[in-house]
Amino acid sequence: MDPLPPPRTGPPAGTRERILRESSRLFAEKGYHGASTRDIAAAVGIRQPSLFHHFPSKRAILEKLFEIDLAASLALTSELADQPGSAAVRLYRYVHAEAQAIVSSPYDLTGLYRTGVLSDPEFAHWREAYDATLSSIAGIVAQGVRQGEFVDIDPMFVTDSVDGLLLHLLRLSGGSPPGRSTGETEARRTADFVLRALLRDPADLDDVRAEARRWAGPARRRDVRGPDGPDTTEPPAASR
Amino acid sequence: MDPLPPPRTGPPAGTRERILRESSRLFAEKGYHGASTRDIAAAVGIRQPSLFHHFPSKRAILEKLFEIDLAASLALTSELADQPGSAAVRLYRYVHAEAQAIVSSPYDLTGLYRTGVLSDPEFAHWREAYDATLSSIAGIVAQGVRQGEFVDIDPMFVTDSVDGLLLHLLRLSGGSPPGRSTGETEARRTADFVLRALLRDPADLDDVRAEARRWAGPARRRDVRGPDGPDTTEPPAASR
DNA sequence: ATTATCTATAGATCTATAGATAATGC
DNA sequence: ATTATCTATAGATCTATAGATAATGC
Repeated sequence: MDPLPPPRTGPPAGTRERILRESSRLFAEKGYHGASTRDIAAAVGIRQPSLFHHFPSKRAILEKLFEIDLAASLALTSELADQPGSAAVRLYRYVHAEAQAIVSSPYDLTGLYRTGVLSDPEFAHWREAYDATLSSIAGIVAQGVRQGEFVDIDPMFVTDSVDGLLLHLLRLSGGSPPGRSTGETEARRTADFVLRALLRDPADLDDVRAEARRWAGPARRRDVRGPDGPDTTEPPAASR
Repeated sequence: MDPLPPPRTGPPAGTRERILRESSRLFAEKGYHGASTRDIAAAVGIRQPSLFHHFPSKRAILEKLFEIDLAASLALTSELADQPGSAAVRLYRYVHAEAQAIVSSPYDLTGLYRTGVLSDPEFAHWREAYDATLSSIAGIVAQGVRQGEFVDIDPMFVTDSVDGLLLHLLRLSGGSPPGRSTGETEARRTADFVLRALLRDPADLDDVRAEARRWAGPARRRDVRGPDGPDTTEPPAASR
């Protein structure tokens, strides 16, 4: 039998939030199928069936995590798509904002993309949302290539590479302890790395970074991932 | 009940090999735990218990796939570590050779790294082999930074980024249909992308690429992954 | 009265074993 | 005689439900 959890004393205090965090951690560590509801409950400190008071199914936990991650991404890319500015500046802002969001998230969302659940037909709407952000990036890169700001390079290749870099960053920094640094260093490194590989004249990088920062005030990715912010349960508009 | 598999007629013809390929595909698609032995058997066209005639356990299939993937990687990095040459040329060769091996592999090895099985204690020796190749890369980058060939950048950051790019390439090109192109384009694009981001003077890239090619003859990664090559079952020397 | 937890358990998997049967190689 | 498959099934899990019990808010 399982060891007894510590006896309940005070108020429950955010069990639902702890379920999300421990689930994200365990999905990342063992994969969605590899992490059982018993594992999750043990990590939270409750009995396995108690999970189902907070979520109707294991799948619903994953669904919620997707929503948290992708809703913010979608908002950011659609915002960038509408704005003017050189391709380099817009791409810098995108990569920087995504990287920043990743390293400052209290959840370890690696598992969402590592387990391949995205290819499951039941998650097709998240797959579409994900693809939409990718093609938005490809559009920005294509513009930069056309205008000669970037070297001659396949925009899809760049998009995939950026995706790979961000997913890897997610993997490395998964579930940053809340209250740590904002991850500004990592975000800047990642954006610098990408732009240096793309710019026809890498000496422009300093200017691009500076201009991206000027724009950054109004459009910085809204922090929907705060430790215990209001629980926006609605799915993102783009996917339904 | 399961639909009956097509009746056996001719000789068995490489069931073990087909198990490896279908397993790699399914591990990539659903994760290690998400792909059941029944799924694998169905994909191969045999009954579930027949798998155990070829492998003692499901885990042994994963083990073999790790071996196929990491043994070649290890051979390549240890070889590069011993050779002279500028950091840029050696890094170019490494990235190019790894990318080439990835896109031309008949297996889709994504699942090995996506499911997080590597963090399982039972796979610690593969984790070590993997980490060894990473620190070998970090050493090359550090040399390039010291000698002023690369921009001033954190070698671990670069190593992680290269790792992310290669894993993503694995993900995208997983299980290339045998007999397709050698993936020269993708390999070159990836190596170019990394070096352009690193070189203090990106105009050197053409020279670096050319010199990497001159060295490439003797040290090109040996193709242990041929469709039906001799079955080297021993684990790599470095891990035992 | 409502909310959050618990114990007990049903029903569906999933991995692996046992032993029978067919095909292949001498 | 050996190799590869099959059917049948044991035993371990895993998700989710039912219903009891405790804590909290009015």
